[in-house]
Amino acid sequence: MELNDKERLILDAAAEVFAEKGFFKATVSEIANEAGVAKGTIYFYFENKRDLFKSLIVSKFESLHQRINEGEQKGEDFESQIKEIIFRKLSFFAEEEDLAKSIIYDFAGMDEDFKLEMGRLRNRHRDKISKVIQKAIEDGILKDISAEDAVIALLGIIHAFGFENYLNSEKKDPSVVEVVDIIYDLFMQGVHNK
Amino acid sequence: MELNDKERLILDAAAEVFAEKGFFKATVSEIANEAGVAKGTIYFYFENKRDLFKSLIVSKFESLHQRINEGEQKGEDFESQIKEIIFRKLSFFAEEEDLAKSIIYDFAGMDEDFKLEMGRLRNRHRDKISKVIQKAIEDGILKDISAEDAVIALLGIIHAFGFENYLNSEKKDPSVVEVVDIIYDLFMQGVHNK
Amino acid sequence: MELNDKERLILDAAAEVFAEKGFFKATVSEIANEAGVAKGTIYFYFENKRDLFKSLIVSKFESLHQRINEGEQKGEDFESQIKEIIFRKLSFFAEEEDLAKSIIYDFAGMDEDFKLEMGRLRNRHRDKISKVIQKAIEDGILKDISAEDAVIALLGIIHAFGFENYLNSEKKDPSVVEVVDIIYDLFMQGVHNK
Amino acid sequence: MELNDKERLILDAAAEVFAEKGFFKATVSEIANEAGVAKGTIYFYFENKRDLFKSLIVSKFESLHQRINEGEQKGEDFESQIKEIIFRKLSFFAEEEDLAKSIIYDFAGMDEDFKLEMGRLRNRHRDKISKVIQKAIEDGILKDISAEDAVIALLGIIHAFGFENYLNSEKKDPSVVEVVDIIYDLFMQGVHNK
DNA sequence: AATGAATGAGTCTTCATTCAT
DNA sequence: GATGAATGAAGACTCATTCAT
Repeated sequence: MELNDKERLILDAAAEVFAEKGFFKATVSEIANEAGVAKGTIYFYFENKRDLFKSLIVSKFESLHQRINEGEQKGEDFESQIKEIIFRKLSFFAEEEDLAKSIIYDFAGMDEDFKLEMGRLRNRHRDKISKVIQKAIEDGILKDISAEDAVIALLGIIHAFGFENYLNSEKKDPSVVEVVDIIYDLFMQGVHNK
Repeated sequence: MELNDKERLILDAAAEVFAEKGFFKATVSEIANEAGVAKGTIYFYFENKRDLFKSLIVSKFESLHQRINEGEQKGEDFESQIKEIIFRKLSFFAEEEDLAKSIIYDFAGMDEDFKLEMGRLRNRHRDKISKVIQKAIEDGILKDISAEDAVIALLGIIHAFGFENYLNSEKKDPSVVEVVDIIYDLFMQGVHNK
Repeated sequence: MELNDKERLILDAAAEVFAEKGFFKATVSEIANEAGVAKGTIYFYFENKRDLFKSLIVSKFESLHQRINEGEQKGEDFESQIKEIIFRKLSFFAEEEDLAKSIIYDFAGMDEDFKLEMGRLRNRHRDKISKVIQKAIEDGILKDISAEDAVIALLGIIHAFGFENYLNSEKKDPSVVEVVDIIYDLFMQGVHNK
Repeated sequence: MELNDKERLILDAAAEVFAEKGFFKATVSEIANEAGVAKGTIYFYFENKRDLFKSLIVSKFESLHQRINEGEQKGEDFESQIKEIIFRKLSFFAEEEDLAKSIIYDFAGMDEDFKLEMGRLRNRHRDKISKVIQKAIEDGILKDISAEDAVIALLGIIHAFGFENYLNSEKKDPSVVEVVDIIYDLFMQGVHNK
């Protein structure tokens, strides 16, 4: 999916506006304004507002995947691999804060097609992590549990920490790296005092 | 906050419609229809659409709190207390599936006031669980970690499992009780193979 | 199909605007203006612009039918019956000039549904006249020809004269009654010099 | 008015699209597509959409005139001359069905200039036939009636039969030649049973 | 001559909200 | 208290037309 300059320009503006206002409150006019193009230009590159939103999400997902892929190659052992994933997802959330929320949860009111498409992206994302977990289970590093469940839990924890900044933005101080360790420990060891 | 019959009637209709359509796609007309009252009547009991949505969420949060409070009294030890919380939250999600998502994440495009109010409700909810965790830490049941972080992780896991049904509704079979155990174990012991 | 006052008001305004501008050039705003109501009001009474146009046409057709029915009762013999029909159609054209054209030919660009509906109205109209002709054939007043063809010819002549005013409106002088006789004679006797 | 290849190409595409969609629903883009040229090219050869439509109609009228002229030379006596006219007009309708309607009646919403121009074309067409009729009157073949009126009637009948196919396309079976005879007889002898 | 990306005025349509009854 | 007709601001989307290349 090659994006030319104008498309990139519009998508960047869309990211900003959708992040600030959410899909329904965002207006195509405002996005056009932000991008410095005419309204009609947006409709030259995208079918409609919904298609623009979808394209945006797809592109963000792709950039997230790419980050994770890069991390995968870096880390050899399980710990560094998982920590890379956590780190890169958190960084992504940190950079895209509001948009990330839209990407993950802002589907209320969208049509079924859209939800299915999102489900697909989501699953692709999950499968990637699932494989890392599965291998660790086979290697005896992790307990013999459902890899699916482990992924759900891991992503749940990551998202929860990732979204923390959102609603009570007081304690943005802990560095991403610190949070990575916290998450990794919680995920691996749990909270029980053995 | 006393609710008379008409208010209850409207709120129930609103729950249904908002759950199905989300805040922005839902129309006041449809809610009025669903409730069997005239549009104007809604404006007699609620200031506007946003206020209706807020009232709905507040009322749902209250019902969730109540459930959790009831559970608290039942379980004496930490395990049963936490499991009660997990169970009741999952049940809540199961019953209110779509609405729950709106309640937790559908804030994109809402005004700042609304978000703050939601933040407050959320914190109240968190504090309740936080206390249980804090006590367990003091009692030496849990490691000496940040209770805040533990709560974030626990809620993250619960939400992640609670929302599972949403996007891929194939495996609705595992009973809530089973999932409660899975979550409890993941939260307590983590996934590491010791 | 009972029409309340507001509907009537809007339909009258629509008649004026559609007649002047045609379906595509007419704007809902202008119709609303003309009717002295807000744009939204139109959408309260009619589904959309197309529905408004259709309703208008149906109502005009009905008024035409009613005129013709009244005429039917007046004239007993064939000649007066046909002349009544011609007279009433011509009067209708005279009064509704531009609109009549829309009603009969302005279907380019309309959806198939619309065209079918119009075809139905048209046929109903034709059948009425067809019966008069058929009876006259059986009574030996008219030659033993296809009643269908006779109706096509008769309507063709009437419309041709009815629309005359449209493009070259110079000679509006001949009274409708005179034209009725001209049409009747052309239809009955043809132009051949026997 | 010489037409080069590109103009011809565009005009043919325009004929197709205008016939299918009508003036307002047809888009310049679609015509360009159909013609296999870029949108801009159309504006090199035609001033604007309206001018393109006008050019199309003029060209069609010219082709109709040419047909009729050819017929004129073939038929020597009145009967064959009129029948040729009827035949050629019907053939034209048969070939250009939808477009013919646009050509004759799709003027709603067009500007005054356009209507005048069309009126001129129409009159030129009429005058041609008018002369044939006028001569027949002088020769005593036809009654001593207004040639104008006779032309109106004749064209009305032809159009009515020509458009028949349009709305109820069931009985397309009668050959054009048969219909020519029917029309000629109706026009000449009328329907009265003498 | 030809292209097609870019424009932006113009329209339909929706829907939260009001208020006279 | 309840109604629902009426409002009008707001927004998505279309498409004829232009012009730099």
